[in-house]
Amino acid sequence: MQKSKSEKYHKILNSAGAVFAEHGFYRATISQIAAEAGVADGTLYLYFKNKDDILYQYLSFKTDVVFEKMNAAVAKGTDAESKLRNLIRCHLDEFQSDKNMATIFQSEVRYLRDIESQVKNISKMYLDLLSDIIEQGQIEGSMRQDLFVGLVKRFMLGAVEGVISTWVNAQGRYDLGTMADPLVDLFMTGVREG
Amino acid sequence: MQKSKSEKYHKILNSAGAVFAEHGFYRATISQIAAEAGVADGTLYLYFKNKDDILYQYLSFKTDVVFEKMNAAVAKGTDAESKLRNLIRCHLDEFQSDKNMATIFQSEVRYLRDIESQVKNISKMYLDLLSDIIEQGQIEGSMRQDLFVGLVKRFMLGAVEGVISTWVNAQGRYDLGTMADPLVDLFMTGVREG
DNA sequence: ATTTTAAATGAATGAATGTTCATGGCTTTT
DNA sequence: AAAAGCCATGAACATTCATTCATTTAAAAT
Repeated sequence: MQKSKSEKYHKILNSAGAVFAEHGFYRATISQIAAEAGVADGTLYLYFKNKDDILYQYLSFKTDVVFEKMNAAVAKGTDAESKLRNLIRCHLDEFQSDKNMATIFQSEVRYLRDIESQVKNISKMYLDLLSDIIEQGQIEGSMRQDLFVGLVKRFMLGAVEGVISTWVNAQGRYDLGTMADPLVDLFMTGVREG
Repeated sequence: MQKSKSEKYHKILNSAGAVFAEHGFYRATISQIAAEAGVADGTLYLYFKNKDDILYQYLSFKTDVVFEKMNAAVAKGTDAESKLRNLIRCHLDEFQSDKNMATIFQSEVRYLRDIESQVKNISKMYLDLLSDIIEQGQIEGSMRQDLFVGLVKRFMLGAVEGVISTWVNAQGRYDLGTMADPLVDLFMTGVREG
């Protein structure tokens, strides 16, 4: 198993993403991934320890990339509401632009749980971003003081994930990005009239 | 495979629920389920067609029970807000009282998708309940007219699932039911001050 | 008591597939 | 051009498990 992140390493990772997204981790076979990448079965073991390790590396890589972008998006905002808006737009855009990743994050919940202690957990980081934003909003006075932050942040992440999940199930046929503003609007104002 | 829903049939179903929840569908073995139920491996095949069928029947059964209760809960409400409150309280209470079910519904997303065309889909039914409630709210004038119902219902289900998911991950150590009112409050009023 | 029927068993089977490794080719070095 | 080093190959191996079925046990019918 070599260390350098060669072109073939990334080719295999992407192929694995495609196969995992289509069949799910357990149904996906090494042979399918190898075929998709255009290499022999044994070649995978030059780059990865085993099948688990392929998923693990895939998630690590994607998590790093996405989380860096989310941080940057939040940093671009000033007040809490604009930060929230940037974060959610980034989230939706990133998942829209990588449907395999979106599918895997959504579908392999069970497996993600099993390895979340090893992998930097994207949910955890995301929830922390939300905590900061909500607390800032409370300090600014733009958000209510009586919010239970632990519930609000979970509620927001769940809502966004639910919207993404529907989009994945609909084969990604409509535009996710346009949901960002209506979503933030719901978070801020709720559904009540007046 | 016999048809009548004998006591042993339900014993096996419950055991399967426990094993699936603990290990996930793919890692769970027939032998584990059989041992948990106190029968021989072969006995499972007198009651179920195969391993897939066990999960399928488990979900069918649970879905029927839960959905009936949710319908009843909604029917007890009068205005849209009280219906919403009853639905979400019922949802949280039911999942809290059956943690295996909650875990399976949450963890086996991938598999559920594969069989959702066969099984009455609980998400679909739930979303329809929400649609009705939101539309009633708009007619009553208690909810805004400019809501995109397709988004709002998805947003609400996602938020509730997110809260349940956190609870499952926390090994069910706190009380889920108390989250119902704060959640509905967030849906109705949002986080904005004033 | 004997036969018939049904239910349950669990060891044996076979298919699926993750992983290994002896072999072969290609490139670089001497 | 011979040798050495590196990658890649894919058939063979080993393991895991869902599923089967010949046999046993228990119950019911005669």
